[in-house]
Amino acid sequence: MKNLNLNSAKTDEQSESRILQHRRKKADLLAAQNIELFPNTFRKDIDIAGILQEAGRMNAAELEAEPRRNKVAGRIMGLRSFGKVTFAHIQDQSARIQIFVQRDVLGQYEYQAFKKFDIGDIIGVEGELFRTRTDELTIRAERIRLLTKSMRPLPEKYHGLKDVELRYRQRYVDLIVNPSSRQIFLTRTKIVAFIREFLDSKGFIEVETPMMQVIPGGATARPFKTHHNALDMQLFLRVAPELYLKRLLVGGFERVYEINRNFRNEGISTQHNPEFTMLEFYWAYVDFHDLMRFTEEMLASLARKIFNSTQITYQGQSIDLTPPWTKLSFYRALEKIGGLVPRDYQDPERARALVLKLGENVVPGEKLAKIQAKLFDLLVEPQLVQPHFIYHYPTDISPLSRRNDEDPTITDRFELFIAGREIANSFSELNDPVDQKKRFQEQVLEKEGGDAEAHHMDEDYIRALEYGMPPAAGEGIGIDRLVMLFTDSPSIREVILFPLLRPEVGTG
RNA sequence: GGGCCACUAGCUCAAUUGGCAGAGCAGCGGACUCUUAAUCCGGAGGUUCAAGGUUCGAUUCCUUGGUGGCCCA
Repeated sequence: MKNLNLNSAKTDEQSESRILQHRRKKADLLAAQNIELFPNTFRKDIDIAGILQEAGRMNAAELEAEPRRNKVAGRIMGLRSFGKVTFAHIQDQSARIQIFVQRDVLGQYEYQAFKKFDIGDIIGVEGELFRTRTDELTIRAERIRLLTKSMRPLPEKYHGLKDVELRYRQRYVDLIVNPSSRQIFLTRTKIVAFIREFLDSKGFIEVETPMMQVIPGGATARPFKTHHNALDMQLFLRVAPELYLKRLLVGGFERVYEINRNFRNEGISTQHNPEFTMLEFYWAYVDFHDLMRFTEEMLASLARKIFNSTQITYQGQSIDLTPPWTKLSFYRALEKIGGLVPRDYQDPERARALVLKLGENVVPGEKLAKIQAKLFDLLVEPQLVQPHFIYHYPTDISPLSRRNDEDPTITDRFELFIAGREIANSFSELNDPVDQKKRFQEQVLEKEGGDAEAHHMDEDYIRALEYGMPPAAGEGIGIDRLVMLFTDSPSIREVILFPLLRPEVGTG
């Protein structure tokens, strides 16, 4: 295994690194001088960003004329000692500021204690602002208090923590030392908050539906299995909330959404984490055309909120999110972007041969629509860098979508692609219980034929539809992929705080 | 599941053709009252991912395994 920092796992004191031993000794020494190592009685009166906002433009003379006394708290990120005087930077959630610590101001005893503090310790500082000779806004520390003793050294101050595995396993360290990582998760929070505000403002209500389901439905995917002891019952972690949200349409809620985790028992890649966050929303009395416009508005507004622009850059590619976006039917996209002629995808043998030629497998007995979807994934999807709505997917791969009124072999469904990736999946909802039952039965046949991803039969869902679900359209948007797009992140693990990893060897 | 790559001090990285395992930062001792990757002096720190093999000798070559990354399916 990699040389992870496993010393904490060893109870044997002698196996502890010298650095850790020394930190403990130092902590004991401070404690012996009646300095609390972990007090919780200090109260700050401002964030560091607040100080910068209030005094960031004041010059030395102004600060002197109008003294500003602050109490702040933060982690020591750097120390520069000159004997009787020390510069340090402390960092809180909002920002970083320099402090200037003088023995003559703090007093001999306090200063000696301060000199035992380490990079990584969390301290409280009280003092007035001034400008150093290099004009840096700085707190002249009059009182300093240890708030938390750090027992482990932080990574190198200049290069930070680069090892990808360590950054994911010890995200807490990554967040301390890598501002770019911190920024990604702050942006993620902003994005999710914006989406909630947006949907709330459009009259949607947020709901929570089961994560543990008896019948996993709503998406073609393999579920995780789990077990409830008291009920002695097999349960599945949900692969999608869809069928429950549509039950709520039956129940009379006309605009509902849920932002929450889905779980799919599939491979891990730069695009896939076994648990991921999905927005799903359902809207009665609109159709998939309405949702195209709605999606344009939502994501363009989001871009303006985050970037003040609808032009974004992802991995060196310029992407223009200014509506309206290109719209192409599924088959037209196979032709226009995939470079196929109708015969290539209409003739099953020809389509199958093409897929094989492109290096992808074909399962025996696979339906033509599935093969067409593979052709799409291989030939079209990677080229959809600018936002594209691809609509009218084959009915055979859209078991929950409403059939098109003119052509029952296709559905009123679209997917949104940006940067060569699927960002959203949306359709006018199938609310005919007879048709829905038929589609489930076809899925069950496929499942029996060995397709582990096919849907289960959900009798209660059929029953719900029999009560009557209003005509509606619904949509799912992968939040992680959206965050990747808006934070220019190449891997989904960069936008998930704690991505799934195998356990470390040597730790519980 | 397959291919390629990586794993060396707490962190970031070196180590010639197989020939004494090193540096910077952090940490430790000392000097230093405006630095900001502070500076200067001194010393300390290693299961080179693990196990096995080849060899007089392995961080280096081989095998197996582990973890991670990228690509493919």
